[in-house]
Amino acid sequence: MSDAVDAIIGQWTKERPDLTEDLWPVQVLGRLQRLGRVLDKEFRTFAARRGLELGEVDVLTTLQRSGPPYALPAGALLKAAMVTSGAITNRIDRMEAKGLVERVREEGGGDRRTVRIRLTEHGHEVTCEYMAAHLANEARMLSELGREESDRLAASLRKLLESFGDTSIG
Amino acid sequence: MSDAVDAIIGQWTKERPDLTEDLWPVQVLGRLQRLGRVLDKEFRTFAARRGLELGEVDVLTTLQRSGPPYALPAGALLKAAMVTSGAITNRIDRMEAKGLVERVREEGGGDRRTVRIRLTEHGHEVTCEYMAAHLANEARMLSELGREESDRLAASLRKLLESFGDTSIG
DNA sequence: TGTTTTTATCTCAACGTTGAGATTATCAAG
DNA sequence: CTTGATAATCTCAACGTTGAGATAAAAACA
Repeated sequence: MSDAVDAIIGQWTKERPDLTEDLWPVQVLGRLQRLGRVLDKEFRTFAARRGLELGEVDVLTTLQRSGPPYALPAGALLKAAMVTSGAITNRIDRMEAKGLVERVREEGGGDRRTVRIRLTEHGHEVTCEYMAAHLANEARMLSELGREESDRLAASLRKLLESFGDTSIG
Repeated sequence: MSDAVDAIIGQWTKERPDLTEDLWPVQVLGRLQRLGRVLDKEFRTFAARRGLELGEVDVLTTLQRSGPPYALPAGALLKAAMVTSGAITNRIDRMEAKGLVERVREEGGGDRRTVRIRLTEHGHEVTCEYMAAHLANEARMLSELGREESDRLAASLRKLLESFGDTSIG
């Protein structure tokens, strides 16, 4: 049983034996980095087959899971997506052109700086269909790992995320 | 104990109770996706502070760990980095301008299509310094997780990578 | 009230990657 | 020794993100 990261660590051990004792974090972080790439590619392809950008899916699902009225200020989307403001503006522009979301400015006495991004009827339907397919795909991806090991793995990953300060959405 | 992914799952459970049973993969894949982002940002910043692009570090370390003569064909770098050919060409261009690597064409009877990318003396030094600092940083990042749990975590991650077909470098 | 600071979003040029196509070289078959 | 297919690299336009700055509104303070 050996993956790409084992091979990488083996190469380092041979090339720099003096670092052998310091290589253990690579077992985790190297794999996380690599898994990040693999998942990103997988999800991107999955989304593209349905005519969506990965960043767009991000916005759609964030709005959907926020519950009625399926609208959030741009700033909230920005934080949830962990991207910069320019990226969110561009995404909204594209998605508005596709009819997936619409910009809604506060009427009356509200804060007129904030722009609420609201899921359209069409966007809502697209998101529902997408989520069903996406969850099925995710279950398939983890089929070899099994439910029990997935739970244990999730616990360690949470611990790691927490230690990185990723403690909540807000 | 609750992280951003717990919050996300909680939102979905409330908004779409019918999907509750199907949300378990998100515990793993959602966190992996998120960790990918976090690590990418962390490593990118770390590299930037030392005047390097993350993709450039990728090339440097791949060459270094390949051992003497610290030279690989462009295609090998391409696969190791999991990027397209255009990206590698650009990286090599930049790094050649910085004096980190040099393009070496096969002399004599070799395959004249292949271009070997070789670490320069300067590139070699930069890589050595970088690796030492990088490994120290990685150890720090995992300090809260501990060695033992890191090993268990690594085992599950390897299983996952293998099930995704990421079995070796070549 | 007027001034300053902070907050929310948008603008835009620079940057790196993608992905298709071009180029050049090797290999296999006739 | 051609012909055709495969392989390695480079070219280049399109794309999404970044990050600094602009704009405008709200809040804090004098």
